[in-house]
This record gives sequence, structure tokens and C-alpha cells, in this order.
Amino acid sequence: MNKEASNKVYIEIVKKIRTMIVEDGLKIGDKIPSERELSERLQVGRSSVREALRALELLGLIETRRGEGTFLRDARGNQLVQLLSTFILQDEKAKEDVKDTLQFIEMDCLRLVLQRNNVEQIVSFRKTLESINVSDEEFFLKMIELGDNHLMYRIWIILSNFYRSLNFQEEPYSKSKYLALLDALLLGDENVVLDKYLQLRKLST
Amino acid sequence: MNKEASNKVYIEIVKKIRTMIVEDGLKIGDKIPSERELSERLQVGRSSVREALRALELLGLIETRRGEGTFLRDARGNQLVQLLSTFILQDEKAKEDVKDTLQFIEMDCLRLVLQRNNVEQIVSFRKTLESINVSDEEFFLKMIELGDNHLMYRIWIILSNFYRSLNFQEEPYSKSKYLALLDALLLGDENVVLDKYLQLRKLST
DNA sequence: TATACAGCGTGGTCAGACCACTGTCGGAAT
DNA sequence: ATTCCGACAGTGGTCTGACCACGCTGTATA
Repeated sequence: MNKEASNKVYIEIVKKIRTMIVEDGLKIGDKIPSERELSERLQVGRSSVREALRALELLGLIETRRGEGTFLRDARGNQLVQLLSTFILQDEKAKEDVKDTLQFIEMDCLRLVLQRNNVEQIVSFRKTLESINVSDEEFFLKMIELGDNHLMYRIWIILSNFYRSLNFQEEPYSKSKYLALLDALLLGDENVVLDKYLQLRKLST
Repeated sequence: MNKEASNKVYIEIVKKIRTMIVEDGLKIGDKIPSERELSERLQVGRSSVREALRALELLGLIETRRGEGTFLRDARGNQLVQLLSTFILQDEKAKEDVKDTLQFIEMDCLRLVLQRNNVEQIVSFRKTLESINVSDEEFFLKMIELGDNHLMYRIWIILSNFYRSLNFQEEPYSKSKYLALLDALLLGDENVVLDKYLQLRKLST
């Protein structure tokens, strides 16, 4: 009982791998030790190491390449999304939930942008948008960056990948509505911002 | 190239397990076949089966009990939460993000409740709340139920577990503010609802 | 009848083997 | 000297068999 962490070797391995990553200052894209080396360094069987790695892989935190090695990954949409989408989304209601939730999250992001009130960057981004085209994904990634909330970022990434994997109809691209949304953000009125968002998403006139 | 799913046996196993669950109509708490039986039925090595199961376990979708078996799990806060919290939440800013995001989600849930406008259930719940005490968690679980969005439910579960694991100060329990929030919901004015929520969370006077 | 024990099935772990794939390094051909 | 190609070492992917620890259950015993 003294050792709370007695059970689940592979969980311990996951923690040690994390410690290793932090201590060695490994960054995204870096290679982590091979399975055999980890097995030796941690004094556990290779199969246990693999169980830990497979779990991390499914979470999207690492990426394994046969013949090359295992690498830290820029955790975004991944196996987890695919998996959850098949496990969770088994009916049409669930799909609607994804759509609704994604839109709630996007509106929350816009509220965050309003809170931060980083006028300069919004103006800068507006100029960029005038000169070149950006995809819907790029637009909201920018919004989330302006909102400066990493957790919200991760949630949005997952949900938007969910959404795309569900094959809803893809709305046509309309730059003017994005510009209008940015203008509303500069105005600073939440209701106007949300109204512009809903227009963008074709949810109101 | 015809077989897209060629690589990653353990991913295939995960999918097959899911199929098995659906076809056999297994429910939460039910036992799934043993590792050895799965190994035989799917014609793969037991270690591959284990890799798939460990991944599912880390996701919180199953629960393994030594000497008993493997069971479908009521997927709520779990290893995934613990793990992500150590992987992601490495600075104070991240903790603030959790707090902010959780509150955004909760407000979104309240907006959903407003949309559904299920007056009867709100009134019913209000009477319950008058007679007995409910925890903050129970209160918002009810709100999410009224919002009727399972995905939002899952997100909230994860975030609230995150939040609790971060050891923020626990605000005192104040039943009157919960009642006021319910009354606002019955009124149907979003601004009033959100105002009451912020009072509940001590974010405004 | 009530208790204790042995056996069986389960997950947990390890070691070793083999395969497929990748990058490299040196030798051979040009 | 340069280019090309094949052997080789390292890596992940998978399978097998073995043993342990634990929980349950049925039976034999007190």
C-alpha cells in the first residue's frame, strides 16, 4: 500500500517517458530512444514499453515510423479523433451535437478574442486577409491564436477534425463575411460579432 | 494500395473490438472476451491484442481487472485526464486556460438549456434543489442533461476533472445562487442567465 | 453446516525470435 | 573522381511461449 503506483507498469513507463522528454528538452519532431533502449534503461520488457508507446500513439502524442524510430508529434487531429468518432458517433444526433458544439466553441473563441482586445493584430490580420485567401481552418486558427488559450485550441482542433470527418456539406467560401467578422471584432460589440459569425455559418440572414 | 488499412494491426484490432461490441450489443459494465480468446478469434498475437486494449484503457473506454477480465467502462474522467494533464498542463498559464475554458463550456451549456427551453424539467429540478442539497457537479450535470448534447457532456466531464485535479480554491456552497440561476433560465433571458452564472462563480458582483 | 484449500481462468510481464523497412557506408563500375 | 548499388545495422511490427499475481469457485475437509 505504500507504493500507490504499484500496478500498471506501462503507466509508469508513460510517466518516465514524459520525464525523459522534459529532462532531455526534447521538442516536437525529435526522436525518442528506441524501444529496445527504453526497455534496457527502464529495466522492463520491450512489450511493456510497446504498450506504453501504443497508448501514446493513439493519443497522438508520438508518431512511429518503421525502420526509423519514434518521434514526438505535433499533437493535432489523429487516431484519437478517428477512434472517438467511431466509438461515440454512432447516430445522427451525435453528429448534430458535434456541429453544435463546434459552433459553440468557435463563438467562445471569438469572445476570447474580444476579451484580449488585441487591435493591432486584428488589423494586421485583416490586411493579410484582404490580399490573400485563407481557408476557414486558417481563419479560426488565427482567431484561436488571438484568443490565446491553448486548451481551447486543442479542443477546437479535435472538434473541427471531427466535423470534417463527418462529411457535412461544405459551405462556399465568402471572404466578405470573414472581413465583416473582423470588423465586428474591432468594434468590440459581442452581439455584433456573434451575429456576423452566424451569418458566416449560414445560421441567420 | 487497395488495402488502406494495411498497416497497424493493433488499430485493426481496436476496430474489430468495436464491431464486436456493437454486434454483441454489449453495454457499459459488460465483460468483453479475454485477451487469449480475442487473440484466437482474430488470429493475431496476444501482444497485439494487448496493445490495442492498453490504448483503449488509456482512453478510458475499457477497464481491466486482474484475475477477472476486461470490461466496458463508463467513460468519464480517467487515465486520459491524468495523462493529458501532466503532458499539457506544465505551466500556470495552462491552468488558467482550463479554468477559463471550463467556464466557457458551462456557459455554453446554459445557452443550450435556454434553447431547449424545457420548462417542466427546470421547474421540477428547482423543486428538488429546494428540498435537498446537490453538489456543484450534480448541478451542472443536470444542466448538461437539460442541454441534451452528449459531446458537450463529455467535454465537460473531462474539463471539470481537469479542474478539480488542479487544486484551485473551492468556492463555498451557496444554494440561493443556484436557485437564482434556475429562475433566470425560466425567465429565458440569456444575459440574465449568464449574469447569474458569473455571480455563482464569483466573477462579478 | 461452515471453512479452507486447490484449481482454473484472467490479466501482467518478460524474453526471444523473426520479419519488413529505412538509412548508411563502402566497394565496384563508370 | 564520381556515381551507383548492395550488404548491413538499427528500428518498429508481430508472434510465441513461459511464468507470475490475482479473483473466483467448487470441492473436500473439519
